[in-house]
Amino acid sequence: MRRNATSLAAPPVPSNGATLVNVARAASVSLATASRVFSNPELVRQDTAERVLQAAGELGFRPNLLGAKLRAQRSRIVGVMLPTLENAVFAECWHGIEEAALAQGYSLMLVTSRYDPARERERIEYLLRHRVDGMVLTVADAARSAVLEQLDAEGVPYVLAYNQGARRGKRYSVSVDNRVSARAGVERLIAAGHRRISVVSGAFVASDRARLRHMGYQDAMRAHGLQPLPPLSLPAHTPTQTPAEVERIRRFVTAPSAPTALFCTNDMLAIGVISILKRLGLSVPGDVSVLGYDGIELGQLLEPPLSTVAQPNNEIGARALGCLLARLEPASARAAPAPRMPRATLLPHALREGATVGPPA
Amino acid sequence: MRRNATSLAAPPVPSNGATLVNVARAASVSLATASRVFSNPELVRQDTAERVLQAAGELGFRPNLLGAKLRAQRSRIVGVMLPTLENAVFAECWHGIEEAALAQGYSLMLVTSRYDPARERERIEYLLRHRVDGMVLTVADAARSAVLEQLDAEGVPYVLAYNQGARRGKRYSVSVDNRVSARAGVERLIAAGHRRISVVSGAFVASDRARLRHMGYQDAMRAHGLQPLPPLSLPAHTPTQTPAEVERIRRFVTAPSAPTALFCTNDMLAIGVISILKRLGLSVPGDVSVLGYDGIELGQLLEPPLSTVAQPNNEIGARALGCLLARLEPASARAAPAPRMPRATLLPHALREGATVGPPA
DNA sequence: GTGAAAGCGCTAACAT
DNA sequence: ATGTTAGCGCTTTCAC
Repeated sequence: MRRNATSLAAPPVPSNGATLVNVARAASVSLATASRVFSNPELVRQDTAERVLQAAGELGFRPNLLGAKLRAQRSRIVGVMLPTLENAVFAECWHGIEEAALAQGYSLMLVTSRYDPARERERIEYLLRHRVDGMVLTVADAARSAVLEQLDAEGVPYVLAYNQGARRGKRYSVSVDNRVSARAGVERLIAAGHRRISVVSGAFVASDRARLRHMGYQDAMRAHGLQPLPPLSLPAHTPTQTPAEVERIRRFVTAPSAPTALFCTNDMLAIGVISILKRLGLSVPGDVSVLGYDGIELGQLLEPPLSTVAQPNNEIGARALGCLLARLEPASARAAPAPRMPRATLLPHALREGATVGPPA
Repeated sequence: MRRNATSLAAPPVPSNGATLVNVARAASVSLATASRVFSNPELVRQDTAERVLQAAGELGFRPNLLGAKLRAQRSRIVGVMLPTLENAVFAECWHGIEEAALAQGYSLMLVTSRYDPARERERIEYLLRHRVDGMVLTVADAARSAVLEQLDAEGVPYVLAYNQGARRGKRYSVSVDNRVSARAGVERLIAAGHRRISVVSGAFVASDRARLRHMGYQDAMRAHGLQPLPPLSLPAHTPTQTPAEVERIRRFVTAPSAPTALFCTNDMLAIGVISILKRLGLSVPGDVSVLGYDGIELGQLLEPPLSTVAQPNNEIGARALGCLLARLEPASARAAPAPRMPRATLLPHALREGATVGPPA
């Protein structure tokens, strides 16, 4: 309900009456024709269209998408659920999603889950009530996610972002190969001369990606005849710099045969760990090397720039949306029924050199 | 249009038919009564409500908000336009907005403008077509913003976040006092012994906040009998670490009577500048002190932790939403017509000590 | 406390 | 190429 302007002389005031019916009336055409001018312009003659457009302009007509979406029985809204935007990985991903949706004429509805299952349920329900046609989402652990099972049961189309499709290959997903890319990262560490390398992970049990990256680490170690070391598992995704946590890290890196390199399962973690190491009087990469994972832009702003396994975050978002739309609109110009569109899209990762990795002390 | 589950035994499958009419039918009440159970439960007798609720449960009813919003003539959707989420300030602000909206039963629609006027126009139009009841937004420069003028002319309720309400006090806004808080920050620098202090700003002309913060800097300098120095104005909001830019900064901080302290108009800028200084072989705060502005969480993760003028970002978002809702729902339990609700809400800032500020070299 | 009826603004058959 | 006619699913007077 728009209030009228306080009688300013702005001609096209889209106050109440500017509906399609009135536009049609003003242009002396039927409601249907007026509608077509906006949705299927090719079905209406040039000059008729112009009359309608002009009437629309004079009345300050602005289509009411609520009406359109309700009637059309498909909202062209995509729901997006991300853990948080305060980790730049997901902010970058949103960027890609928004761009792609804009280009395709889809609307978006964003919610954040904070990795909280109860909140996930609530936020998914919210999206569903808004009648989203499908969703793009990242969950903590796809294999044991209640919401994904619910969506599967209800037949809601969705595409996972970052979570690598598992579930007997029955789920659509867009990600990098977490295991292989992590292995590549750790091999970079090994190539630099490190033998004692440890994983640092936040909220280990909760994240399927963290686990896959850990497996990649083990692959690398074993392939090079090295002994995988027990990981340091921090409670949060971002280090809380409490004295207790700092102390844990101190012990971890100063023990008799402490690791000379740390592979952090995400960049925020790596950044926090590097700071703590510095506070402990250790130099990075002088005393300890640190490798991150994610490739957030911020990493390159730091000094030394963060060495990391970079994911194409924008593209993950854009591709996830694209993949979803392809599912929602099967009839897009191809005659072939697209027999087996690959369900898990794996995008290439990149090793970003940075300067937090050096030879062992 | 939800597809049916592939015949899994999930009882409440919200397939097509689960509409309010059918719920009403199943509970042997009228459509009106069924509706009231969900929107005005106090108008319906206890046992009737229970019958309806049970029927709803059995049918797997999920209200279609599109229908509700269309009919109600108020969408209870708030549009949010932020410059980008890749700067954590705005991600944190979104956090506050989402929390507040969830608590109040409002829906949200997010768009990012990337500080691009053309995109701003387009994204605002998108929000308007979705019939948002109002908006929370941050623009580059409120005083010369085309979209704000448009919104004013159309009478769309909105509340600015971060932008300090100007326009003869006619606009609602939630922010800190940019000028006063900047002055306080610079006075902290002066108290540390600095005399030659410069402002570093990104995209100066484009940001009203950057200008206000610069004025606060001038206030502080003059109040202490110091000569304001010409600012270093970088092209982007985030430093692009091109050789040319690095060189500019090098000259700036190594000139004959170069500043001993730098006041950056936002934290991302400060972080980037600190990195560049380090690369130039300068120590922070040993050789140069750096003070940021924004108070993003990330700043405290760094080593040394960023000294900064902190804004309550979550709260700015939450309060902006609250302020908007107060405008949208004037009849909230108070008899008084709220004669002059303050239009510009100023929240307190805080000086975060950090460790990037020290005595001059 | 409950019901009947009238749309919100739009799209999509189906006619012509 | 254009018009006619039904609704999409819901809220909301207005009666009873």
